[in-house]
Amino acid sequence: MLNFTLDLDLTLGCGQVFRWYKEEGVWNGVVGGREVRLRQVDGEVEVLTAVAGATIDSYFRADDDLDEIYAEISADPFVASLVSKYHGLRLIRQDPWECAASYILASYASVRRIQGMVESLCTRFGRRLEGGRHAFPSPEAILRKGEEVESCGLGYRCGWLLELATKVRDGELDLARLREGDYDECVGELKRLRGVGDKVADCIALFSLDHLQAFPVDVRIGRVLRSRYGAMGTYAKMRNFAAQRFGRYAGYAQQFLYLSEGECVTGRPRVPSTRGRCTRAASTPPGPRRS
DNA sequence: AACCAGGTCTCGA
DNA sequence: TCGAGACCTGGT
Repeated sequence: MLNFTLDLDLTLGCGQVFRWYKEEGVWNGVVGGREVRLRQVDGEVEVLTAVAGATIDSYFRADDDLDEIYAEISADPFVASLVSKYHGLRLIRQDPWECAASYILASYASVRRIQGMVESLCTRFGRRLEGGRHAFPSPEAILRKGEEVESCGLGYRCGWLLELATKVRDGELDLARLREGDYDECVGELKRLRGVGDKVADCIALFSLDHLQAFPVDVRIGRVLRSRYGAMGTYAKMRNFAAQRFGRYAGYAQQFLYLSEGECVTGRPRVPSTRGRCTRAASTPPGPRRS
């Protein structure tokens, strides 16, 4: 049983993580290279698999002072209403490499499709765990059979993922180091990667590198900002609006706003069948078609 | 059968 | 600096 406030459905089903699914009331995921099963009964979360408490605590950011954070973002009336409606929603601290790789695949794809792409990579390149699931593959594991990545249905994101994996493997990019510096430096560094723009950089910063002020603006968030606050324009404008409005924990506010605009996804990821696809995409980045 | 998806890229004003 | 358009592909 956990000794901190946590609502599993809200936290695991709100689109910040892609490998969790709920089956017969039990959430199943992979954390720290182990399959983990969790169940919530009468508000209490039970850990059904053997896993170090410290691992769970770190993953669910047990060290976050939820009362303080909720109080601070509740300075905004609308967010305050969401905080009382979605009590127990937490940000998750993901592994930086897994987070970066997952979100580089997330551009212009639905949550279900992202789940499929990620699960596809895991079953092909990830170490098989006891229990049947697979670990998220290391950069080395992916690059070892780099050509096979092209048949994972990633489309034009394929080349982006391989470039990221190469830089991480070669030590050219040290993701964990970006925890130490400030938010602007972190985002600036991430955006040098192909396939990582404003939004994906903010996701990586928020979901894996402890920059709680990061405020990813996707289409859903863009909708709320416009309809509720009349904020619109460029990405920078909306991000600055959020920073001023929601403060240093803007990232938490973002998660509540995201939830308010859509439903949770709890279904099991469906791995696309292994048809070979993605032929020229790896070498042809998106852009205007030259005829 | 279209249409859209937790965006990014490149180009032109 | 900003707005357009194009874009792999699988869900719905």
